[in-house]
Amino acid sequence: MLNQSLRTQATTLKAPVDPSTCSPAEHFFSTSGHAGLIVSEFSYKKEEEIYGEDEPSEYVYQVVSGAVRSYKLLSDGRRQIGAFYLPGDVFGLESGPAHRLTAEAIVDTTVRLIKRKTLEQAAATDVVIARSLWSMTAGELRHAEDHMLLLGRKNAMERVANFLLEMDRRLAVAGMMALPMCRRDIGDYLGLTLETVSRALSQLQSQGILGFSGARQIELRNRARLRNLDA
Amino acid sequence: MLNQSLRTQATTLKAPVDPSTCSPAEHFFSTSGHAGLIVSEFSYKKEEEIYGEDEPSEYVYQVVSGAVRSYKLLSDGRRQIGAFYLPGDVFGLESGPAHRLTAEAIVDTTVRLIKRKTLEQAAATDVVIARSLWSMTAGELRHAEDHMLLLGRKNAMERVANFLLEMDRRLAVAGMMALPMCRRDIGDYLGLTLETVSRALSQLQSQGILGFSGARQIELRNRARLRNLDA
DNA sequence: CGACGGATTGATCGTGCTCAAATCATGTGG
DNA sequence: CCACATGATTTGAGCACGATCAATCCGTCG
Repeated sequence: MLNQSLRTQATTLKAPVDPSTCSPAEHFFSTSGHAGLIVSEFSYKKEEEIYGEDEPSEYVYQVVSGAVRSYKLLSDGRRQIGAFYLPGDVFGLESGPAHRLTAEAIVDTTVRLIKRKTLEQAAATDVVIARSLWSMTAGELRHAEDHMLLLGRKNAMERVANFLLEMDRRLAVAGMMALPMCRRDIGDYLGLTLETVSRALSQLQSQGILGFSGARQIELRNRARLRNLDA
Repeated sequence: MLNQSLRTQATTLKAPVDPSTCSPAEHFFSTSGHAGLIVSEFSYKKEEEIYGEDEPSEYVYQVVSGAVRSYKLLSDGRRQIGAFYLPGDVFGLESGPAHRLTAEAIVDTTVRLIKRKTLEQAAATDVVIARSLWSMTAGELRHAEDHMLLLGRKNAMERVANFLLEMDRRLAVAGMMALPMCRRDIGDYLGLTLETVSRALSQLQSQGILGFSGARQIELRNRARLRNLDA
């Protein structure tokens, strides 16, 4: 399955560099990364599964273009999205043997990937790599801790305001955001229904806090008021 | 402040052992742990703060006896407890410079502690220690991911059933659990009010699924039915 | 242009919250 | 040892927020 849409040759990256100048996410994937890590590129179509919950974790991924959702399901279909991954983000990194959430491409998506085993071996000799693995997992934990507070204690408007500010920070270009995900995805990320998300967005528009140009093209017009709404 | 109730002399642990026979939590604290890690013991009174959100993280802790809650607060006092730590559990481990939640003793509590700097230095030369730091953080992340699903998508009875099964697994002795935390703590962990928690427990009692001997002494009488209630 | 999926909006419902009171458990001082 | 105070827990009544069900509306792509 992996070979079906393999786009580029596997590449061995060799240029040495001072690791302190790289963010953790860049340590493994950037062309200025560590010695000898084999990186390939791969593409997934919209809605395609990248890996499933409880599947053995064979690769670590970095989004090149597109967007990914990572989620857990209950037996009756209720879904909780734990995180969205956008260009530059690393995902699928596990300390244990298996993935604990499912990852799917939200839109057509290209990723870079490294074999987990390669990374583990590198970490066994290079403490800088070992430290990076830890700090990336710690970064995911920090996000999860913030998100637990949101899911457990914030009301609908606070959740939506928080979401908009997060996406603004992560994917705003020229003051505009182009959301890759639908209202249902947003709801499943925020622990709300898609209707509640839609109503909150409409209300924010009517208050002049944001403007639409198409349902997924949003311009924040008043970040200060939005920050007030986010508890 | 730390010196006020220091109970035991600092101890240097030296006995070498095969690390694969230790759980990650034991690597640093057990007497059969790694060479040269300085461990001290310390006690906190009921309700005492162990560290605060955004404080520099100086120590890593292991509960010896008692119980700890770790939480985030919103400005208006809403609280989300991210985790309870019970005897044997390690907490306060950060990859970054500061704690991201507050930790408090729920009851009188004794902990062992290791200087974070010591651990970092050990990790810089010992890949087994480095790996343990990562896998403990990954363990917290796993718990947070499960808890996001609970907070975002489960109803009140499912949350309470999940809580009971978790506590049963972690602190049941002879089929009974002695909960160290009050109903408000349980509510703030589950994203519910204390009244909703109380009502759910009463309902489980009336169905014969559990029995009380005092509000915090609970015996699970039908774990299978409880598992069914937990989505 | 038509069809389809996504988004918005409306109306009603229900779960869990709020406010309130009663009950129980625990510890303290006389 | 008992009386009392205090905090924790339970239970009740009513309410509100977000969910559900349903009907358009809109944008995109064939």
